[in-house]
Amino acid sequence: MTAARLAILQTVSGGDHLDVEAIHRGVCDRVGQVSLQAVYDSLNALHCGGLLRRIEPAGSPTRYETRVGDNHHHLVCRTCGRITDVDCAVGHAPCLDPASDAGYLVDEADVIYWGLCPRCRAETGSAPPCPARD
Amino acid sequence: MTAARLAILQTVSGGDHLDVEAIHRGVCDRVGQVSLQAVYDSLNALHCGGLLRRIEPAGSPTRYETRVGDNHHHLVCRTCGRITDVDCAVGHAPCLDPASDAGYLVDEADVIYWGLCPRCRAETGSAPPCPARD
DNA sequence: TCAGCACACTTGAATGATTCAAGTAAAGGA
DNA sequence: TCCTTTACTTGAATCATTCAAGTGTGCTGA
Repeated sequence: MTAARLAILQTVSGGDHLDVEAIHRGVCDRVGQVSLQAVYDSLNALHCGGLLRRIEPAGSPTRYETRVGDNHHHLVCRTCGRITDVDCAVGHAPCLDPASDAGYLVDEADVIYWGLCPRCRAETGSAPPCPARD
Repeated sequence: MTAARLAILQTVSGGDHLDVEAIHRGVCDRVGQVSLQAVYDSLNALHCGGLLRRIEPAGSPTRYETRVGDNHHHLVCRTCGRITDVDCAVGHAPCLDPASDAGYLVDEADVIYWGLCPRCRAETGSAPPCPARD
């Protein structure tokens, strides 16, 4: 664990679902110039090591957060991309029980609620860009 | 609705969570040469019109399916990328009720179960590439 | 009949997050 | 001291997707 990686952890835990670019900026602020590739590399290592959780909502760059292991989910705004944590509706981790697992060995459930955040609701009058129905 | 778009619908409904490239091939088989951009364009239109559902698992290209409106979810294999449908664990559509919606206007819930499909389980001995824990 | 227009489609180029490749430097172990 | 591993650097490549600009076709209203 190097200074750069510590700075990544600090930046991520101090931010709110940051993307790689934002993390990179934060790390540079803390410890001086660090290459973007080092950030990618370290984020991967930290993620595989279970220290960071990776969030990849469709159509937007990867984001990271330090809240791991508590099986919470995410609200994503279709308009501004803002991400908000929500606790698991089922109640306890892990909610890894699909109705039928079809023989799969399930190790993670990714739940994303798509919608409009309060701010965008007020601004756009409750009309998401492309009304995806599901 | 043109021949090309009809061919897209037929290809997607006859396939299994196809990606854009596969759909493009299928459409060309049915109605002759069609540009990739036309396929992208039409897929977008069909998706916005509610005729196709879009699935975008992290780290793999967008896929489409014709099963819309029944709020089912997906099992995705970490190793081979195979996608399998699962019915909603909650039971009835829409399972759009996060524990707290934080003021969001939620219109869709995307649930992806990550794991190993039966085939990859047998081959790799139940070891996903990067053991993401959650 | 014809201008105007919307729309599906074409070709070609651009974007942008991410990954790959190859090399350097520092730390740790034998 | 040598060797190996690991973190990091610079630079280039990849690839799905989108943007831009132009072409042809069919419909509508005058």
